[in-house]
Amino acid sequence: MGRGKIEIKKIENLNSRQVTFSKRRNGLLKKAKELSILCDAEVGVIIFSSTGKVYQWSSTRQLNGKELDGLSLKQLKELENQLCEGISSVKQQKEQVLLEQLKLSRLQEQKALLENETLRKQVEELREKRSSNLLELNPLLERRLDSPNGSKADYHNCASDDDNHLSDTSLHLGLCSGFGRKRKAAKIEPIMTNDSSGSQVASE
Amino acid sequence: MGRGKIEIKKIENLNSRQVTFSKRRNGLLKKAKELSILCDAEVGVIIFSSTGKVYQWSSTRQLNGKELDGLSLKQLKELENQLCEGISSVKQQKEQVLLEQLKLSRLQEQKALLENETLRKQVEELREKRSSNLLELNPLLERRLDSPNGSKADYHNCASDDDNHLSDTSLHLGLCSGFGRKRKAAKIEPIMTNDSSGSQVASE
DNA sequence: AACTATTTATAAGA
DNA sequence: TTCTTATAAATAGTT
Repeated sequence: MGRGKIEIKKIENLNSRQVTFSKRRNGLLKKAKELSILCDAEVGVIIFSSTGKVYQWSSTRQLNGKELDGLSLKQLKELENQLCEGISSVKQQKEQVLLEQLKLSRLQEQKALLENETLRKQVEELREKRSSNLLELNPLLERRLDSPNGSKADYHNCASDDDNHLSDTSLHLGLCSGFGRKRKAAKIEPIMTNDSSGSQVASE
Repeated sequence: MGRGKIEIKKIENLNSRQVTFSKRRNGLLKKAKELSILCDAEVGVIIFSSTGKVYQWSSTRQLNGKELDGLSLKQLKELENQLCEGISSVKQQKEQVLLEQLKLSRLQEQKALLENETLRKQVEELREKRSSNLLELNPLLERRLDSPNGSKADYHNCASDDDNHLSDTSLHLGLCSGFGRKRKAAKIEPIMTNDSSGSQVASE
């Protein structure tokens, strides 16, 4: 649409190219505005000249936000990525801390349980010694010492009557279920820290 | 540029508006392409019709991703929000699980410690009873039973030399004394930090 | 969707 | 740059 028809390919002459850029840029923006008005559409146009200048227009306030001014798309993407990585690493660290604490706590629990067993064994041994010693010395005492419930009896007595305290079943079980019993103890291992969190963008 | 001049304002007739939208939309995109080629510029155009459809074109590969095709901005925003919420809730739940397990583990540690105290008391009582019983029956045994350290002696012997209690040593104690072997380690519910996060979008 | 009269955009020149 | 203007291109209204 001019004095002559032109082929659509890069204009080699710099001056011509700049002139044409200026004219057609304005033409494009004008058309964009008309389209948005006539047809009630939202339209956005962004143009980077070969010299690096940016021209943009959009029919919505959102895309015109000043926050975009002066920031290239690349800069914004980098910013976004940095923020995402930051969040992600903080979350990972939080999880790491929790896992460490859990591991430690389980280890201590394990130690306490082992100590428990040692002590129980001791109690048993002492009882056995006591009864055998006494029997050795005075066989007549047998009945008195060997109560039906054996060791449990004493234990319960020396403990409190209402042992509700640290809650429920598992405590009762531990106390009631004699020593040798195959109690289950804690397994420390299976803490696995897998984490594939973090999104990325655009999602991230 | 048509049979008559028109005023630039919203076309009220729906049909006319849609026809004009189609024609001018194509015209705008064509102009954008021509500008980018002729003038070696990067150009991006995005158009949302009033019915929500999106049409876009850009001279760079990045903005042309097919992922946008056919999705309105609203749909994309919703999608993004859903994904973000999903990730967030998964992460929260993961944290919740960890915290629960930590709480449980600490509780059990407490129980074990409490039980330890009870057992120690028992050991001591038994020892006292034993010595007093034996002394009653045979005062000559006194020296043998009353070691300088009292009841702790046995404990120490079966344990290690340095007594740092609940730390490594106590673990050794348990193991040295032999019963630990019978224990079938108890399993305190595995930690499952199952997380299928991985984000997806733009982030993040 | 095609047609076409008309308006608009713009290439080339100044 | 900006203005001018001949001409190409786009498109409004019609079919």
